[in-house]
This record gives sequence, structure tokens and C-alpha cells, in this order.
Amino acid sequence: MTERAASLRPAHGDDVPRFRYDAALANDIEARWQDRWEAEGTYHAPNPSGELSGGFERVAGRPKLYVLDMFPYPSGVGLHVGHPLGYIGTDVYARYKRMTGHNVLHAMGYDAFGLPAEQYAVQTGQHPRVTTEANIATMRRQFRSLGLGHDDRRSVATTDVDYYRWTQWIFLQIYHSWFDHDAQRARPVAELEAELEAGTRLAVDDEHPEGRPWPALSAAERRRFIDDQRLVYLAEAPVNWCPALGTVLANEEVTAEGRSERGNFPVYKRPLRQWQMRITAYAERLADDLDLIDWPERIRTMQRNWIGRSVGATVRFPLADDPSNTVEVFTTRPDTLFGATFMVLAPEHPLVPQLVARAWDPSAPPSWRGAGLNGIIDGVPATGWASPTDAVAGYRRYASTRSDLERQVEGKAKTGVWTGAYAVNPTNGQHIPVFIADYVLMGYGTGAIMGVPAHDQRDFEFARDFDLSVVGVVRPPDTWYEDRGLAPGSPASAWPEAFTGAGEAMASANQGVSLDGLATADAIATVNAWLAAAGAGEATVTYRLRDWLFSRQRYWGEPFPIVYDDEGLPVALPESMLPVALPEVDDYRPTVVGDDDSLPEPPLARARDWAQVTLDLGDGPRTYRRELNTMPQWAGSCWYYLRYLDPHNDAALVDAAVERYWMQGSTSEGAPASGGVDLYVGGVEHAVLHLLYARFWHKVLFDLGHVSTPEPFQRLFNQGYILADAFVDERGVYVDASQVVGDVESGFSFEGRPVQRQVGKMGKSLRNAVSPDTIRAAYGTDTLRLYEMAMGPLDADRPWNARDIIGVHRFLQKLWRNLVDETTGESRVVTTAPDDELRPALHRTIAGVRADMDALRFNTAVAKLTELNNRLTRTQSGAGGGGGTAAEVADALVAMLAPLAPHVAEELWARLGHDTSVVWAPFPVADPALLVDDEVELPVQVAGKVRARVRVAADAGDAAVEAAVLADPRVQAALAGRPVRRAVVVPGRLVNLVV
RNA sequence: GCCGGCGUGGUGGAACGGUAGACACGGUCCCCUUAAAAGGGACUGCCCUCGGGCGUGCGGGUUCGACUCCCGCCGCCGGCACCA
Repeated sequence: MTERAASLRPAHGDDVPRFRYDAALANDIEARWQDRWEAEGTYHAPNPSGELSGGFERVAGRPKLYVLDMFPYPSGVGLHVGHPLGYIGTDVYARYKRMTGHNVLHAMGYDAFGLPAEQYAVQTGQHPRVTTEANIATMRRQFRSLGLGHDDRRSVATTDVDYYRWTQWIFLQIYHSWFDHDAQRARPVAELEAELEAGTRLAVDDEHPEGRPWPALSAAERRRFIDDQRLVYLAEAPVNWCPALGTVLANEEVTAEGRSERGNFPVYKRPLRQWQMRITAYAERLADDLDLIDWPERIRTMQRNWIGRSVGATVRFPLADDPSNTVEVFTTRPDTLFGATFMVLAPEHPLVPQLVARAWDPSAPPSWRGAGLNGIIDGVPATGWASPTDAVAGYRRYASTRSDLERQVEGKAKTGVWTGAYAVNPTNGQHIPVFIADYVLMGYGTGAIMGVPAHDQRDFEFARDFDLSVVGVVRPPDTWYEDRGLAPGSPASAWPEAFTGAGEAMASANQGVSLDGLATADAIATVNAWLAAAGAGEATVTYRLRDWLFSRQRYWGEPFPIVYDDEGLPVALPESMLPVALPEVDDYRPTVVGDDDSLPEPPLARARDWAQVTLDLGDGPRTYRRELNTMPQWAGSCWYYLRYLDPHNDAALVDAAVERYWMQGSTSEGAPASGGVDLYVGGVEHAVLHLLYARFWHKVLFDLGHVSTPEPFQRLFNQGYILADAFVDERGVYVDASQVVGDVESGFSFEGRPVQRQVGKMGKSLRNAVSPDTIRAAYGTDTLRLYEMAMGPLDADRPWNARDIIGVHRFLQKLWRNLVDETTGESRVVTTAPDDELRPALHRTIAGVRADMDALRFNTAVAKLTELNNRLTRTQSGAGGGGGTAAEVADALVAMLAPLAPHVAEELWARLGHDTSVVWAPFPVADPALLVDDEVELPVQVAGKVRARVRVAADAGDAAVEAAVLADPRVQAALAGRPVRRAVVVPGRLVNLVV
């Protein structure tokens, strides 16, 4: 201990005590302990078996705990103080849990594929791997200097060939699977083929809903059928093409405004042949299983919104001219079927060409021919189009040129045109016109709707513009009429808007069924039963979720383990040919061919020797073309939490026993509801991207038996963002916030020019980032950690306030001073027992800090430690002070500080005479006997206001307390002679006298 | 429009239905010092006639008692949205 004390390098000025806890001393302590932790492998968490199992016997009796941070992208500019908030939070929790007897796994890796490194490569010609690896090294250094206790043997990067080999392997697992809707799970394609061959299953697809026997299919048909069943498949579909990013994007990567999530660039719909992952097959489980996991309500709601489950019915409407042909619609209100007075199909609906009539029905209103669209759509004559064929062609052309963005901007004005055809309302036999209109989307439901203008506002507006009748079949409440100035019971033709609420069904009866008088929920059930019996439809659930577009036209991503044969059909490579390593190219830019909005050829096309390959896939050497797209960045982050468990395994992505131990093993709280990572901390921005994709992959792996839990992340916690003042100049450009001077009263200025203050998320784009290095240099890492934890609850956004940091620094300084003499470096700890006030205070602190740590309330834990330390300070500086700090209190205080400020805690722990690391020390346990006082001070309320405080014995009975209270002169004064009607005694809390 | 979350001192924030404002910043005063810094101590929600009055976005309700629970508003943040 003296040796360590002597090794301190006092870098202070003459007048600063030599052993004061300041930045220089803190930095010295921190550097030494970081070296020692690394040398001793202090944070290594042993696996139960296999390569990393050394030392497991030491923790074998402990419950496991898996604490995880969201995978960071290794950015070139390094961390700012906003980044580590969540990382420090998990570190504190992991350290606390280790001290309370858990085997804690906490590791860190790098989501290192992605655009910035590639864009930098395009600019500089530097290989993305070079920048990526340099950035990872920088980030690793920064994490180390924050004192984060990661098991560094488990670190992975998605860009490591050994890692993405397994990403490709998972892709193959998904490729070789199909979704068995009866079993509601993924199964190997091989099982599907076996059942088809055995004749126990027919080949059912959209064109053959009745199913075909397997022998009836040609070899090519069989292959196409199987490929169409796979969980990952090639399909021609309208996709989101973002020219500015040079790639297509998944729906989840496009904002509601039709721009890219990353960079906010415009996105265009373009039909392209791309890889898609069949996440829609899992829509129901992804929605239902949200109930199994302990996630913030906000995130679960976002996922539910995104999945967009909608309960209703599909109904088939026969065409009037050709009853064998039907148009299927989806509706959430089948109870309004009797009020359907028209139908609308999406313009791209495949049935449109078949149902277009030859000529207009002369009795139909001119508006149906598009007469009202003159001026809205180019080329429409004032009288409307001459024939249905012209109208449909004209309208389809118009609709196809409109981007999602335009449709947003142009608002809700309804356009559309009649196809000339009629369909038959199956409930009442009425012939109703069939329109096409772009307010009906091909991508949702069946791409066709029934128009019930009385009970759907969009249909109502369409009916108004196209002179369609409005028939009410649900009676609104009288107040609804009155609010609109109508007499109750007025016909729907007089309504100013649709009535979309629930009500009593009316005018809804035929020979087979009557809904009249039924409440909406009953009417839906009744009509659904009738539809099924009549063969006209059935209850159905649809989802808004679309399949996941999985191809990217980038270089810096995982290559697909896919080649194309000479028929142009995809062939999966065998596992033995993994990894498919990224080839070298001379330029990382996509090759632009033709006009600038055409899809460029991916950069991998430049690797010509790689793109063409001769392989023996079982039928002799043949030439194949490789897939040139790469996987999206989300691929690698879908499963990294599994690789941390067994990072070097080259026989499996994770060993089964190791996976079971960490993912579903016993926890201190008993059996988990769904298993998985015990605590996952990250930002809210991944609510429907990473978190949805990862759940999807995990469920596929679960179905195939590669993991043992249905969900990957049992508990999710969203850390808040650090906000900071940002400043804009007169042009609205952000200026470097650190160079701004002034204050609220006198105004702010930058280089002499006035600037406006804003508050925003700390970051590069607002030029308001604060580097951890700055804070470390001024106060030390422990102060930074403590400040980030103390400034507020972990899940709240909070403004960075440099002025407040001194507060927690003073706390550490005072704590140090209570244990160490600042001038001599001698211990101020004494073996004397704490007195009768201090010891209970200590135990109350222990109990409180434990509860706070368990609940991730680190801010209040810090407050409680501060309070206890202030009490020590008062004792030492007060009358008769200088007696030193009782070792019993010092030990406990330092141990409780260890998760939050591990370096100074280690230093003090060693100075207290311990020769093993505080990281593995037991967390103090409160003695319950010391948590109850002999005597308590009760506030006394008279008529709800606190008027006095009375000391009574803690175990006094209600009557005794009441008597003591009534005897108090201040109580008597407050009562002023009024009789006490009732005395409420809350033992140990307060007394309320009701007058 | 639908859904979710949040509104507490000058500031960040505390409060199992039980003393509103813990802890910290800032501020005022005092001690130490030749002085300053650092350090230590006291006070610090608002109003006030110094007895008290008022206070957790607003208005109701439940309760002996409400920041907390319920109902109705307002404001801010976020998600979804021509989704049938």
C-alpha cells in the first residue's frame, strides 16, 4: 500500500495538497488500474464449457446474467460524451450484479459494415477495411479509458471474415427454410420436398389454390415452386430506390415522408428483382410475442404499429358479367357489407385488364368516366375518357408516375376512374360499379376494397366526387346527428361525413341473414359466419408489415452465398464453401449505366474474376455468376449477441450448451418468461429496424433448433440522449458550440457575430459535441462516469451541463479526503466502530443503494452515497472532529462506489488493506435490524396540513401514538379546541387528525 | 385522425397513495486566508402584515390524505396514417 502511495506522481502546484483527489491523481489511478484489469483478465466471464470455460468452477454456483449494449458503429470521429451514457449504465449494472453474486457476461463488438467507411473509400481510395480497423482500434481505446469492464476476449466485428462466415451461414439456413403456416413455424425445405414427394402435401400457390400433386410439375416448375416457398427469395417488386445512397432500401429504412432514414434523401418506387426475406410470415408471432418480453411500452407500440395487425374479413364479389370471376376485398367492417355501393381496385391490381368493359354504360354518370379529373390529370377531356380502355390506361399511366412523396403532398383529393364493369354485392345482389383509384394501395390487404361511403370517410369522399349513392347501414347515436345539425335518423344521403363508429346495424338483411338491431361487434361475428356458410368470404387478419428487402448495391457488406446458373436461377452455395470473402476492387463506386435514375451495377461487378466462378456443386465443374449485391448492415447486427457467447467457435455459430447457459439459464429472479438477454440497453431509434429484424432471425433460428429461446432480448431498456446547446448563425448554419460566448441575458455570439441558441441531441451535425477526453483531463474518468449516472434517470434525455460536473467531482474528492489525508497520503481510517447514528445510516444507505441499483436508478444511488459521505464529512470537520472514518463504513462505502467509479474505488479498496480486486468483492448487505429505529419522529397533520412533529417509540400502538400526539402543545394549538373526528395513524409514517 | 410517453424551484432532478422539492448546480451570508483559489459551515420553492397563505400544466372526482389513482381538457415529444 505504501509502495502504491509512493508511486503517485504529484503533478500539482505548490499550494495544492500532494494527495488531493484531482484530475492528475485520478488519471494516474485510472491508468494503473486499467492496465492491471487487462493484465489480470478481471472482467473475463467463464462459459460453462468449451474454449472460454477456464475458471468456471469459481462461478458455477452463481446465477448467470447477460448484459448487452446495442452494437456501435465504429465512427471515424470518435465518441462524444453522449455516446457512453448507455455503456456506462450497463457497466454499472454489470459490476453491481457481479458483486451481488452473478456470473455476468458483458462484452462489446463493432457493427462495422456500412456506408461511411465505404463513402470514405470512394473519396480516398483507401480500402474500407483499413479505415474500419483503425476506427475500431480508436473506439476500443476509448471504451478502455472509460473503464468499461468488458470481457474483451469476446469482442467481434461484423466485418471479420470469421464472423460474416456465420452471417452467411444463417442466410443459408433461412434460404433452406419455408414457413409452415399450419405449424406456424419455419421448417427445412428438405421436409417440404419430402412431403410433396410422398404425396402427403400438394403444391399450393396463388395460381393453384386447389393444389397440384408433385408429379404433375415439371422439374423447372418444381424448382420455381420451392424457390417461391423459401424464407428468402428473389422477387420482382416495387422497391425503394434511393439514388443519393446508390442502393435500394427496406421499408423500415424509409421515413413516412418518403425519404431515406439515413441522410434524408428522396426515395423512389421502382420495380426491381431483389432478394426479400419473408418476415411477413412471422407477423403474427412477432406481434403476439411482444407480450412475453419486458420492453418499454413505447417500443412495443411502435412494433405493433409497424406490424399493423388488422382484424376483419375477406369477401369475394363476383363480376356481374362473369360470375365465375371474383374480386376479393379485405375489410375491417364486414358488418357494413350491405352498404357497399361500389368497389375500388388499386390501379396496378392484376385483375384490372380482365375486367375492363368495352364501352361505357350510357346511363352511368359522366363523372365515372373521369369528367371531373380534367385539370387534375393531364389529357383527360372535359367529358371524361372516351372508353373504359382509354380511361384505365390513362389513369394507370397517371398513377404510375406519382411517387409516394407526391401522393403525400397532393393530399387527400380523390381521383379514380370507372372500369366500366360491375360487381355483385354478395349480400343483396346489387350491381355496383368497379373503379380504380390510387387511394387503394396494392401493397395492403388484397389491393381492392368495397366502397361503403356511409361508414368510411375515404369512401365517402370518393362517393361525393363520383356521384355514388350513400346508404347507411349502421345507425349513429342521436347525439351524432345532433352535433351535425341533423334530425336523428336522417338518411345517410344527407350526412355531411361518414359515420365510422360502432352502432346498431340497420337495413342489413337478406334471406340468409339479418344484422338489423345488432351491435357492431355482434354484427361482425354474425356476418362472418354467414359469409363462410355462403362461401363468399371468411374472417381474416392482415398485416401492414411487408417483406424485408435484403439486397444492397454496396461494396462494404456481406456477400451473398449465392451464385446463378446458366438458366439465371439462383443456387445456394454449400456450407463447405463458406465464407464467401469480399473480393478486392479498384473502385468502390457503383457503376452507373444509362440515365442517372437507373439502377447501377453493384461495385462487386468490378471484381470480374470473382464475379464469374467455376465450381463443382455436385454435378461437375460449371461456370456460375455470383450474386453481386451485398447484405444490408442489419444482417450482422441480427445475431451478434449470440456470437459474444462463443466468439471463436468454428464448428457452430454458438455451442448449444453455452447458448442454453447464457440465454435461458437460471437467473436470480427464477425462470424467465421467454429467456434471452437479461438486459439490453440501447437507443430508441432501432425500435422497428434492428429490433424487429433481430427478433425475426432469432425466431427462425429457434424454429430450426439453433437457439433455445423464442425471443432474443428479455428485457429492453432505452437510454436517453444527451442534449446540448447548439448555435446557428444568421444563415441558419450550425457553428462550433465550444467557441460561442455569451449568455441568455446578454445574447450569444460566435466570432463576434450574434448566434441563436437551440437545444438538440449532442452530435457532429449540430456541432455541439463534447469529447470525453476534455472531461477526463479536467476531472478524470470516474467523475465523468459518475456525472453521467447522477444527472438523471438513465432513460431520460437530459441536457449536458458542464457546470454541474464539479458537483460529483467534489463528492469523490470529499470521499477521498474522508479516507486519505490529503497532505501526507496517510490513511484516515480508524478501527473504531461507527456510532449509533452512523451505523444505522450506513445500513439505510446500503438498502437504498441496492434497491436503486437493481432498478437502474443510478442517479438516486449516487445521491444516497453523497448523503452518507456528507455525513462522514460533517463528523470529521465538526466538533471534536478529526477522529477518522470507521473502517466498517469506509469498506462499505467504497464497495458501493465501485460499480459507479471503479478506478478510485479500487485504489481506496487497496488502501483499506484488501489485496483482491473490489470488482469481485461482495456488495454490502444491510442488516434488517438496523433499518428500524427505536424511536421515530412522526409528522402530525391537522386537517391534512403538517402542524407538528412528535417523537414516539417505533413500536408504539396506535392508541399510544394518538395519546402522545394529542398531548403535544403545538397539536393542541393547531386544533384550536376543535374536536378530533378521526385520527389516522400510519405506523412509522405519520398521523393525520381529521377535525 | 389513431396510438404511446411526458409536464415538479433559477437549473438537472427526488418523492411504496403518507412531511413535495432528496442529491447536485447556481445564489446569499459566514469561517479559514495578507489575498485569491481550493476547502469548511449556514440559508436558499413562491408570497407575506412573520401568524400564516399558496404551491407538482388546467378543471373536476375518489380518499382521512393525491405529484402519484380515476374522468375531462391544454401543451410538448415520439410512432403510425388515403392501411380499407
